[in-house]
Amino acid sequence: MALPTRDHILDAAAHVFARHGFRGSTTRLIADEAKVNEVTLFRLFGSKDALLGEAIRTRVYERDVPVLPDEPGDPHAELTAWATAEYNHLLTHRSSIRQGMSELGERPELCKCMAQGPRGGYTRLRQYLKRLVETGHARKDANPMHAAAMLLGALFADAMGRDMLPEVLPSAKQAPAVYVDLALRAIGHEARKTAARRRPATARPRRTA
Amino acid sequence: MALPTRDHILDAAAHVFARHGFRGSTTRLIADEAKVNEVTLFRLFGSKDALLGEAIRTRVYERDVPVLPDEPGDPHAELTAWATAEYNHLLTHRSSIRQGMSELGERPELCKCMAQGPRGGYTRLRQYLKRLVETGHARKDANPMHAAAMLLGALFADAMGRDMLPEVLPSAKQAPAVYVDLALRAIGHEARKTAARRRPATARPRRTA
DNA sequence: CTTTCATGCAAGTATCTACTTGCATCCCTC
DNA sequence: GAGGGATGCAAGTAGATACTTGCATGAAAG
Repeated sequence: MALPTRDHILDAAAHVFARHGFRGSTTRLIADEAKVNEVTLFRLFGSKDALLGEAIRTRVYERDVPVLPDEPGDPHAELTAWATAEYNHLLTHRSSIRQGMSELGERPELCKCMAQGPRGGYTRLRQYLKRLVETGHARKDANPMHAAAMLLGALFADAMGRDMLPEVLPSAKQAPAVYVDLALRAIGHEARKTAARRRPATARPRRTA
Repeated sequence: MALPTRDHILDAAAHVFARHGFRGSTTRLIADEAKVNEVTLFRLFGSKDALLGEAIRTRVYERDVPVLPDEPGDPHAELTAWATAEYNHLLTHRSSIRQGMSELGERPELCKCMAQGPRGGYTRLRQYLKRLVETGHARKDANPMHAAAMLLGALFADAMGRDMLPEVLPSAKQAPAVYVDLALRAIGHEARKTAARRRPATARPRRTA
């Protein structure tokens, strides 16, 4: 009602996509969700493909990415803050991400767009862990690439699987801290006794281009 | 040609489902893939839903599940063997699993069926890690539930993400051993120097009911 | 007041999809 | 060789879906 135009329709399209996927997102469903006439979709966006493409791009994949310091200060707090931000994004968009992953074979162009987010997150994480190793805060023979893959993988799998298997996972609030703690132990960073009690540093988001 | 009947068609249906999902698996596509007439599908299975349901159940979710010993002997070898079997299953069926996950909202009955596999794997893994802690092979304060979630999550995310982000992951051959090693370190199990050189124990599969 | 522009609405088209029906054919068994 | 059961094939039905067209309406700008 408030915005009977593009933005309003894009929100509705993204919402319908998250629930029904590409094929299941009929123009009728999207129009109903946006409370506009079906014809309006075609007048504004031209085709269903164009509409959903723009919706997914702008509502899911163009996001604020959490950053990690170039030089580790308080690894436990910094990593937990970063992981929490990544995890919340994954949780928020888990439906859209699941739908997007299932379209890998049929829409490779969206796939490339999708891969950007995790790849960037992985790169920042690996870089940070590498510095941890280099500065003697972790075992010399620890492999930052492997540890980064495991931590990010755990966050990802947790967010994707929570709808199906909530009882086998840590509580959603704990999860990022739990996995960060395990990952730091895995690379030989000594656990800080009181780290869990500290207020975690907030990860300052930065807008992607 | 060899088997122009049920099994043959079920294989084709599962294959088409893995690529196109439920909605995208048209009866025409399945019939073409199986090289039978479309009408035959309906005569043998009644409906598209029944056909795909049986195909997914019998080709993906009823599988041999790898087991772990009740009492840990060589944790590194036993866990690596188990993780390798789980991982290979995830890799083999990654397309079907991705499709299935995207249908969570629309087909909850398949969702319940899907959750059985991971839940069982998680239970066995947690039990094994719990014994590791109890028998003093890991830190007393290590949390087997959290470690199990992280290890299984890393295996899952790796198998699902490899198509999109191969360059940020360990090689497929290394992956299970890498994550097992990190998980064991995370719970304070001292790394065995020569563990990687040993031939891993084969996990004996057991047929599910 | 009039022009303009976005939108709603009713209707229609072409294609696809699940599913059915009737009939011919083939192979196996008796 | 006759009968039966499974299959192929051609055709058709009913509904959904993406997308179009023509016209009415309503609000804002000149």
